[in-house]
Amino acid sequence: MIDLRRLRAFVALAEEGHVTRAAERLGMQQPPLTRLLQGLEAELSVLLMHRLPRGVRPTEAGKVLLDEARLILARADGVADRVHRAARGEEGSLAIGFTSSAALHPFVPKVLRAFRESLPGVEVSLEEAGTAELVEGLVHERLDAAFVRSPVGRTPGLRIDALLEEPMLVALPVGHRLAKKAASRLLLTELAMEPFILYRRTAGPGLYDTIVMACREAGFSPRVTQEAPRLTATLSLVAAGFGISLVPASMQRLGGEDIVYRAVAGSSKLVAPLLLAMRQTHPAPAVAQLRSLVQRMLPAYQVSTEPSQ
Amino acid sequence: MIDLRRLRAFVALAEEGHVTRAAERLGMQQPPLTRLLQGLEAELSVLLMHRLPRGVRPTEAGKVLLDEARLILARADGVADRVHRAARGEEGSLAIGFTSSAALHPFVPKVLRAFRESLPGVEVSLEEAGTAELVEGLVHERLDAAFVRSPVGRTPGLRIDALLEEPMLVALPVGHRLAKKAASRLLLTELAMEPFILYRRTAGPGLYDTIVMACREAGFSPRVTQEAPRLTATLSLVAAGFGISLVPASMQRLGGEDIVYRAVAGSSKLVAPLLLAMRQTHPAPAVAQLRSLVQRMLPAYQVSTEPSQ
DNA sequence: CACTGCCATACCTCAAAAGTATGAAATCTA
DNA sequence: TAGATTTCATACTTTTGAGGTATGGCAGTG
Repeated sequence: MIDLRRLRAFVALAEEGHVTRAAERLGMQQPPLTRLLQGLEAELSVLLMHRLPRGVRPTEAGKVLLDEARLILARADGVADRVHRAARGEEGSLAIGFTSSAALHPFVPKVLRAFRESLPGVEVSLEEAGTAELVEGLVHERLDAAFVRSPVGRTPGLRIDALLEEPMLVALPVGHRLAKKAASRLLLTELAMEPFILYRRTAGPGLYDTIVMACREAGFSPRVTQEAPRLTATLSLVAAGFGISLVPASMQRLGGEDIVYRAVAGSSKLVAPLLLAMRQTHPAPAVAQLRSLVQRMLPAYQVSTEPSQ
Repeated sequence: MIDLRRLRAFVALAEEGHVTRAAERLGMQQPPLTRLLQGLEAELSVLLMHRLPRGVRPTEAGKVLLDEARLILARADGVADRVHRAARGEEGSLAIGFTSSAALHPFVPKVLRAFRESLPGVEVSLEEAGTAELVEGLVHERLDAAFVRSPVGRTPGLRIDALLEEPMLVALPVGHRLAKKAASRLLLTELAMEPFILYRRTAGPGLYDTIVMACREAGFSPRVTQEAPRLTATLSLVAAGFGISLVPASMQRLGGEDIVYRAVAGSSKLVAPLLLAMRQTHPAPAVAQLRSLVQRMLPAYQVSTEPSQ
């Protein structure tokens, strides 16, 4: 079977046109090199070098072998580099998931764009799904990292980075009695009698619980009249006047003219986190790159948005 | 240094996901295969396989190595084939030369076209030059084969195939006294007093000598008044009325309305051969293909052209 | 015609790759 | 939960083959 050592030797031989000199260049003696050439020729049953009085010259077959050998050797010499790059997460693939609510947070697309730009060698694939499905994807190695909002009830084997926290806002239909003084803060207790619209608990346990617990702390149990499958659907229902909701501040972009958002006073626990979840075992190396990129981008992002919060 | 044996083993390992099974497939025992993997990892200082309870799985770095390895191995496995093809002359390169007069013989372009079509893997390069230059090119390995017309005075180290012979015709300017009865044959002695235009002797000794000797045999020495560097130039001079010439029959295509060609009677030696010259030592394998193609095409060509000669 | 330069051959040495035997860890099963 | 099974890792031995040294043989060269 052909091997790289002999290809290397053959290239030297062809380039030097001289067995003795080629042997010197290869750091070996002339006789083994002669035998090596003979071995190649015997194996291919083809004459590869014309033996001339003052050296050797490749035959046509030898020239073809020379071409092939150069090609293969160049590729082989690049292997170590590519593997190292992959191990550093600069090459390879990365499957990133996110919930629909995380996707609406401007930090997420910002990070994704920066990642693609700084590590073009990594093939990024994206998947939008519910939190439960994302967690399952991480565990089963279908995903490498996921942006989520809920605290993801202690799934073993997952590592969670808390990235940002943003306040939650009350979403009210235009014309609602509480929607008048939009600039001032609202007390949570003012919502005690209101019909709540929340996204379904099974899709992601986190935010639902946060809201319910904050209400309990304020002294009432929220009356949940509707459950929507997604955050966007929640807002559609609010806009249609079916009730009110509590949503992360970054949702303000949605809703247009039909929804009024008001800040909540008093309940400091009513915040929606943005989290990055990943596997603890067998993490893809590119995940480390993603983490480090996120950590580098966080300070700038916090400074730029704090004044407006 | 990386080598193909280990790449092959790694591919088997990754494909089986199982050291023991991969070892079996490779026809070896499990321990050396384990060590081989450890060796690769140590050399690249990178973890290539996650060790799972029931087997192994490539890491990201391992996946990249797997890709590269498959690519390199595919190439390496194709090497023997390509070399064999080159040795059979089905791949590689072939430099073919021809004199301007040989190029005018319709058989030559016919062969070249057929060659390119039947052996597309061979890169053919063409060179038109004088016979002397072609012979020099063959000897110095700048050319592999050449179509020539002259018997090429016994250059040592060259092998010559006689392909075809065609009669020579007298080329006369329109209106010449001998140009009247164009259909009938001319006796060579009728040309005894005519001014001859021949191509220069140094460019190719063959045809010049053939003509002069044929004239001597007919009882006169031709009066050479002009020498032209090329056959086409000869015909231009004939057309301009500077004299007459003797040219191979295939030249009839040239000269248009200004030249009349007449067959010669009596001198059976007045023929122009078409020859294929090649090196005797270190011939390019594709030359054998060219020769065999020519031999296969010759019978059909002779049959198709004999009636019109 | 002796000399020099090169490739080929014969024989020896040694390193490293493969084999054998066995251990250790973790899952699966009764 | 204990034992059986599976699977990778380690220790030690054997063997293959790559490389080294010495030398021969063949051609050009001064």
